[in-house]
Amino acid sequence: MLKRGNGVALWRQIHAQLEAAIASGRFGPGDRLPSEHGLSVEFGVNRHTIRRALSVLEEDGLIRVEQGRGSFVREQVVHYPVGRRTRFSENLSRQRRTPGNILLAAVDAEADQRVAEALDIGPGEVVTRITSAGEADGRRISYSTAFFPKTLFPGMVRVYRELKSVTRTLEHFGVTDYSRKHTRIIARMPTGEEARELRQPKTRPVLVTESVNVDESGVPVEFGVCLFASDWVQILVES
Amino acid sequence: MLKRGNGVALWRQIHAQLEAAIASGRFGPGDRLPSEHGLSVEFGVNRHTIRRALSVLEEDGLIRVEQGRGSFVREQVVHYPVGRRTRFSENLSRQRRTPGNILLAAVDAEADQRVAEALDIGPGEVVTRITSAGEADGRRISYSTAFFPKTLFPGMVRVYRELKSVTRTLEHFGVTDYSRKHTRIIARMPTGEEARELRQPKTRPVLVTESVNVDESGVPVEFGVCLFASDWVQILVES
DNA sequence: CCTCATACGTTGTCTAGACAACCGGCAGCG
DNA sequence: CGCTGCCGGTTGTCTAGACAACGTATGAGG
Repeated sequence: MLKRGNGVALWRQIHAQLEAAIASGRFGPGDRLPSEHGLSVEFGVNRHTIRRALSVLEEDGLIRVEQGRGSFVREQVVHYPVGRRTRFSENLSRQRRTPGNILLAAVDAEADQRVAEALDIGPGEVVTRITSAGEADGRRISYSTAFFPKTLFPGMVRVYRELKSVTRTLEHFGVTDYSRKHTRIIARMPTGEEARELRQPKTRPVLVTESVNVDESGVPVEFGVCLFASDWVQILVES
Repeated sequence: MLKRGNGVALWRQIHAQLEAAIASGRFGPGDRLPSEHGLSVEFGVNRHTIRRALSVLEEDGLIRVEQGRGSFVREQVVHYPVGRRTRFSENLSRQRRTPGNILLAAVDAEADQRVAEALDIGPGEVVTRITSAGEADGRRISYSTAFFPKTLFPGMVRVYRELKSVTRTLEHFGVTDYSRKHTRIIARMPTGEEARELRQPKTRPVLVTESVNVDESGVPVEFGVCLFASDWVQILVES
């Protein structure tokens, strides 16, 4: 099973074997792996050596470790290392019309520096903040926050809760059409909360888009920040 | 200094203190931190506890650990956690004209499935592959590979080595103008080699763009894959 | 039947010590 | 002068054991 003193660390060999076991389906999605103690007996090594291997598997996004319960094979994870992301493409021009939208929060708040700048309003002015998650085929793929100036859309929260659509809500306020001014795209690691909302490990990166939408006369009506699970989403820019 | 039994793990406290020490400049870029043994004496904990803190600092991209030498504060790292990325914007339409271009390799090779599909040629046809790195202000920011069909540009390697520019090389072959058909953008973790070329830690994500350029009549002339150090680059899509 | 406390199994943290692998410098040798 | 081998210092790996923190099932008591 394991070879000692051949230049390959034991934890690396264990990591490779568990990875293969998961890829082969011996441990299926959601299954619990043997406990650290059990694995240490099975492989004939110390528990700490097992822990090293498991912690890298967790970084890889292959398993999820829960204190007091055990280690579980992550659901909906394509076998490492190829094909992690689907060929699902988000067309930027339709970005906000995500099927399977889940409203997480809709409240009024004061605009901070960044939001005020994007919406071209004074800092501290009141904006409506709508946070929602997007799904495709039941898979959580996006987690977005949008800001709207309250002076333009008073009482937006109530309207939105009823209409459940940004487009229809803006129409209700007389904005029949709006267009995207620009989109900034960055990649970074998610915070704990973001990873939780996207149902992904903290160690996988996210794609973040920051965009500003303007109405027909060029007035900013929406500033949105959208996080995408990078393993499942790619952004396609058509020219 | 450290508080025991207050619910915050010792390694977390040590991590925070070292992080603060680096941010404050007490340890400047390139400086060597005290050895693990030295830190364990200083903090009054076991060496393994120090190692836990250091390993997370390395994941954060704040330090670089070298066996047999020590731990060093990474150069050109903006203080964690804000402002990791510059406000340098890559305009997609001018993406290939990077100032400070470094030619890494220019060879002929056979097109694999993906390249052949993008260039609309048969798999196995010969293509010219040019790998280069881009810098801005001396900071490595991109690492790109471009593919050109050899049937359209025979002897391209020699011409490119002389002209040192994709645009001028294509001009030499009669392609006076070309445009971008589309750009795919994904985020992922870099391989060891990619991280090395981008002078960044393996634990920071990269932005990857895949793009196809076509000539005036719509024939694909270039397929490019470009990696960006996500801590320093954001992509701006103008509408 | 429901509730609460306890016991047990699990992962998280910390300590202690050992040896391997690697790096850099230095002494000795050709 | 250059090369080699050795040595001390550093990080990497592995073992052994202890206790804390957390979750769940079980059983006693209401």
